[in-house]
Amino acid sequence: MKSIPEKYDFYLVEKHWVETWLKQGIYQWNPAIERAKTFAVDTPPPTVSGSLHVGSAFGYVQQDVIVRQRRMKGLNIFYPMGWDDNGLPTERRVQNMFHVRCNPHLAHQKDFVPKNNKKEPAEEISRDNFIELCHQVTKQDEEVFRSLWQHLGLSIDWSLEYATIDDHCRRTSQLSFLKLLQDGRAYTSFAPHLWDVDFKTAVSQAEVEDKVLPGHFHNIRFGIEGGGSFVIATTRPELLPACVAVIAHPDDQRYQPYFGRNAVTPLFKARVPIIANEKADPEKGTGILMVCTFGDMMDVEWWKQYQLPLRQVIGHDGRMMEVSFGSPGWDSADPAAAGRFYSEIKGKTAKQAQIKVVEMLRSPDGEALPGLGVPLTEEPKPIEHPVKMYEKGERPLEIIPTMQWFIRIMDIKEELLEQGRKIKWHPQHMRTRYEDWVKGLNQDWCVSRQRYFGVPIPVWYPLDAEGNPIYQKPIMPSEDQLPIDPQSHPAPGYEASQRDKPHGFTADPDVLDTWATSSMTPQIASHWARDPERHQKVFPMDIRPQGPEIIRTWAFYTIVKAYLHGKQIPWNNALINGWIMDPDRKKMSKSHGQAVTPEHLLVQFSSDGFRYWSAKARLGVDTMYDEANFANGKRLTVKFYNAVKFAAGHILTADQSKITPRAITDPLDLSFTGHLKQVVARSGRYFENFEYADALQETEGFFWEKLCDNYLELIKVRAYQEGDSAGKLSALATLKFTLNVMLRLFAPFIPYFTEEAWSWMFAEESGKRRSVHTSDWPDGAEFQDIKPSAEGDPFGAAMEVLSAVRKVKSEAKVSVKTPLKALKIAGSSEDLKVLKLVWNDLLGTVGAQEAEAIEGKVENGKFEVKAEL
RNA sequence: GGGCGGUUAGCUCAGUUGGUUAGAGCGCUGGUCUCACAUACCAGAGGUCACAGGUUCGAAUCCUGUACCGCCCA
Repeated sequence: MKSIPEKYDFYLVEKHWVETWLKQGIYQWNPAIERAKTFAVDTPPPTVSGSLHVGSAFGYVQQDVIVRQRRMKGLNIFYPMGWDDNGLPTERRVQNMFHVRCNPHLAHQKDFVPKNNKKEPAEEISRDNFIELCHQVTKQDEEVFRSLWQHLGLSIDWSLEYATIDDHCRRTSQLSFLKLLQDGRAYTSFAPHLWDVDFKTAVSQAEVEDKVLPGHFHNIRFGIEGGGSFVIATTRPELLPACVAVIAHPDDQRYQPYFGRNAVTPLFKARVPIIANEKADPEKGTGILMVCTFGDMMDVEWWKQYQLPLRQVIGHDGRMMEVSFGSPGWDSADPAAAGRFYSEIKGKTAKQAQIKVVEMLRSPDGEALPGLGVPLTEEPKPIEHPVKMYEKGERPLEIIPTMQWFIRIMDIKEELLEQGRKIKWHPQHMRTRYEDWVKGLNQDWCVSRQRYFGVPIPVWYPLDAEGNPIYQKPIMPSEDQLPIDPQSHPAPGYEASQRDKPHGFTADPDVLDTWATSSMTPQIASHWARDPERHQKVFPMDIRPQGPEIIRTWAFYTIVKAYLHGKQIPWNNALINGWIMDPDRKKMSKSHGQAVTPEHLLVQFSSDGFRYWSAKARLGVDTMYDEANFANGKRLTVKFYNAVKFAAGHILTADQSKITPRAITDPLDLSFTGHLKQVVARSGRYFENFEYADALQETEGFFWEKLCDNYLELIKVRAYQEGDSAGKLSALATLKFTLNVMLRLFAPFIPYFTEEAWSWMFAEESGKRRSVHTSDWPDGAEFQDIKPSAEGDPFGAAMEVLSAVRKVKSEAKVSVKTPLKALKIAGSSEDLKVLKLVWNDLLGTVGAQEAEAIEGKVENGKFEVKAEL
């Protein structure tokens, strides 16, 4: 038996066990064990883009608590950790850190070191050098995360670690893409699509956020061919050159006379049809609106429906493109004037162009038809309106026709809903979020991104005689070539020299959406792409813990992939954690800039303390960030330490063979262990439903109130006896048994303290399985050698009397140890009979030489206590 | 505008299928150095369960509506 230190130093203890657990490998998954006895976790791979905040650590602790309990239940735990380092966050971080920009046309430099001179413009570097820097940064970030996770005590099997950019993940992701391509699920389309002009990439529906921004309604007078005019209201006058039609509601009497005729736009004098369509809202603006290519998704719909011409004016960089009025598709009644006006805005950003267009509309020179006058009929009206933004972007999204890869999902919405119903969501109402998202889907999944750091789209295109790619005939690599970068390998059947030459080939320059890879996390971890047998051992996984904000992305896409690749669900349970709210009741997140990093909390309140706070929060329930609450966990471990110290002083000096569960014979002890048995039963039930917070509350309540404040006090009389009386042995046996159970009940929550205390008291006699974390989760069967309490609830009765006596002493303002001169306890004969079973313990504890039991009726509770001091 | 969740003590939260006097922790007040623990212990004060109706012998709990907060979507 180890000696127990005078003070509990959590810093040293936590440091010791982090190292020891890693050395002992107690968290290793055993691939030889069957699926039924395995518990697999689809761990969220954090984005390693710099600092992390309390919210992520909070969520990981909750998973770990569940995992640790399942491990103690004897399950073979599959608990991997991945790093999501694909995509934009990493690219941005590299750009800022090294002050560089990627220019894919530059050649790779060997042994490149960035100048990092912030006074000069950002240094342009090749794609390969840029990617190298990304790898460098993610490696460093992973280190920081790994050490924090370890300090938090996450019981991860680090041999299962992956990074979404590593070879295995790229291979898995590319294989998934190729299979979907072979199945006809993946397709290319040259079509108007949401585009971020700063990042110059397509984005998917899931990455779009509606943001309410200030804008203006501009009322602009259009002419009508053959005479007349009307006024449209628009928030985007800079799209006037892209106007291809005007539309009003068919019942709108104001415009009924004009349907079928042509309107003429101001400034550019384009003749556009006046169309009646029910989706135009007569209430909004002036009731008639202009259709542009493209202002919003409605424009796209009408553009397709009426087969309108394409007049693209906003380029990939968000600036007004070079266009030529009068050329085919660019109708104008006065091409020269149109060109003159357009030259004023060419090359400007949309915002700058808007200012200029409004200025031009203030002059009668711009009138659509002679005599109409100034086109801007009144001062622009300020409004607030929702604008589509890329979640990571700063400028509104544009809709620009580009060539993109899509995964067809619009045809399987029903099936996806059905899959969602097969999964158990915790809390249950989170399924509604998934269903609402699926029902609201209006586009296929755009999976191509015009970025550099990511999983390359693994295809090439043949080039025709003019050197134009034939997108309909993508060339695929063979499976054994994966992972592959088509930009550094020639297409199968071609020589490297034929790259980008007529009749040769060209590589797809894009990478996959980061979700296209992270939607495969269960298959990545299971080795779906290379080891079917192993895959079967862990898939579908048992739990997917994650945040609510990524139900529409990560959860959704993972369900999509699992369905498309095998008509399976990816996991049986989705565990959705709540938010951390800051003191202003706003959710805490990095993008809001008020996130707190967790490191200092671990130092100040201990890892166990942080875990305690995290585990107090139920799934799906938001939690206030309140440092006062971290202290509670720390207090729990200190209290526990003291209880163990007291118990150990008595237990470790005793003959262990005399304090087995069979030695528990005293009525108080039997009754008390009965209470403990209930805690074990309840806690186990809570855990079955992932209600770890309730299990903690149950265990903690018992520990503090019943064990420490009452039971320990009640047995002191017997525990301090000399010799080996049956009563003393029974008390010590109970103490030992109880602590053993309590340490295991608490082990998932406060793994450090419990492991340390276990090492003092139980590791040695536990033999091979020395760690509390590989010990058995407490079970009712352990109580089989302990007789149930003979009659009633003596322990509960003792607590009631004890409390009454304490009240008397407290009101008299005397010490609790003050002896009583007399004690009278009234109660029913039955209750008194129960109390008599623990009479001696009770009298000893309250400090009474003797007491009188009086049969009689009692108003409140079971007993009426009169104590004289 | 639609959906989901919430509103219980000064603060943070529990409250099982409707059932005695609605609970805990923190904070507050008063007390106790009691041989594990003053990072503790004992006692106490503190709530019209957001509001308005309804169902019921009985409602924090079920139903309807309203207000406010948060999140998601349009």
